[in-house]
Amino acid sequence: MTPLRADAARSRERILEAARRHDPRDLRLNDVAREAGVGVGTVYRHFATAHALVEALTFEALDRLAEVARTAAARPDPGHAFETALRAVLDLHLESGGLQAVLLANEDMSEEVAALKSAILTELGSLLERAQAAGVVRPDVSPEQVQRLVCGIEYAVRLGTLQDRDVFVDTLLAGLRAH
Amino acid sequence: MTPLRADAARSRERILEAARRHDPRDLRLNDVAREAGVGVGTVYRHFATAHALVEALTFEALDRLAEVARTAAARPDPGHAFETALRAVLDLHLESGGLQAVLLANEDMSEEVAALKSAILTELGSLLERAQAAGVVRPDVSPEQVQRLVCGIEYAVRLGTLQDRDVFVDTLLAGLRAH
DNA sequence: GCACTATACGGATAGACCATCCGCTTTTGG
DNA sequence: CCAAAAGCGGATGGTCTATCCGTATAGTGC
Repeated sequence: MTPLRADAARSRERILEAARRHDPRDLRLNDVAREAGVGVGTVYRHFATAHALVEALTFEALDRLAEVARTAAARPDPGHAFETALRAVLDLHLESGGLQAVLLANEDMSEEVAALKSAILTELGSLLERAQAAGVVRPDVSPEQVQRLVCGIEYAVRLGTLQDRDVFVDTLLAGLRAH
Repeated sequence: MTPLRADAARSRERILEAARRHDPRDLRLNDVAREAGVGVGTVYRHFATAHALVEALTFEALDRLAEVARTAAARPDPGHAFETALRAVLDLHLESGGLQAVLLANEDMSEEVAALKSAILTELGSLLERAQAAGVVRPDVSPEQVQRLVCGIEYAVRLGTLQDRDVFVDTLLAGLRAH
């Protein structure tokens, strides 16, 4: 990929900056264009779909998610590692509204994001497996199911206030505990 | 309210029938009109907003929900009553895609629906309170929080397959259990 | 600095969808 | 059978999305 032309790089930054001021789950690319001070065409050239723009916005959070997974994998106690990771994952979901869409999408994603996603899922999967082998997490859930449950809890928190976060994540963790 | 004219009653039924073939969370009133064989204007006269139409579609489920709440309230064992009710509530949510929107809405609802909703919430609330008093459900959740958790689990199930339903509801119930 | 080409820009506009309004039709009741 | 009330339908204006292409600008070799 050839490096961006100077004006293109400027536009891209302006677009991202404007997009950050919006809810990633309800992006109006026309609005973003106006607020960024560029034409609509420019937005669509840089990001072919709204999803592509969300992906770019979410990249940092996705990166932190990978970091969380790696850090947790290094912890000795499987149960503690799983719990810490799950809490951190939910927090990231709540901070970055676009994370869920990006993680759940199955197409239209860049190579880069696809690689990150698969690395994250593998890491979190083995984290879960370890906790299950240690007998601290119920054995009848798959990594994908845990992922969907986290998305469900994120959804539930968003239905009310952020105050609910602690009770909800405690409830999920208690529900996932073996026995 | 004066009784409907014959053609109006016929149109209403055709509209409801056509609407039932659609996902309540994504209703195109124009499509409904075409499939019902009536003009768009007719749809909008019968149901001022998409939400009003969903409310009408959901009425039966809402009624069954009230029934569930009443039946559960009659059970002697508080823990069992709560668990049975919660399972039934989730099943109703999964069957009727519009239930969540209707239950969570705070405006634009008919007198009739508002009354049903408040009755349901009261009943389910006292069900929860009983279970908490008996020490079988964690005391730090409110009825509204439980409602949001159920919506979150419904959401999580919809993200995957209906197969997940049992594991997910078990997880939620385990999480809500005291200790 | 200049000319030339590849890139990028902007916004007019086509297409899809929503919801209203009003002239015409049907039903109802006398 | 007739008049008035009630209902019907779809043309229409408004909003939003996404594309296309004529114009403008950055980069490049001289």
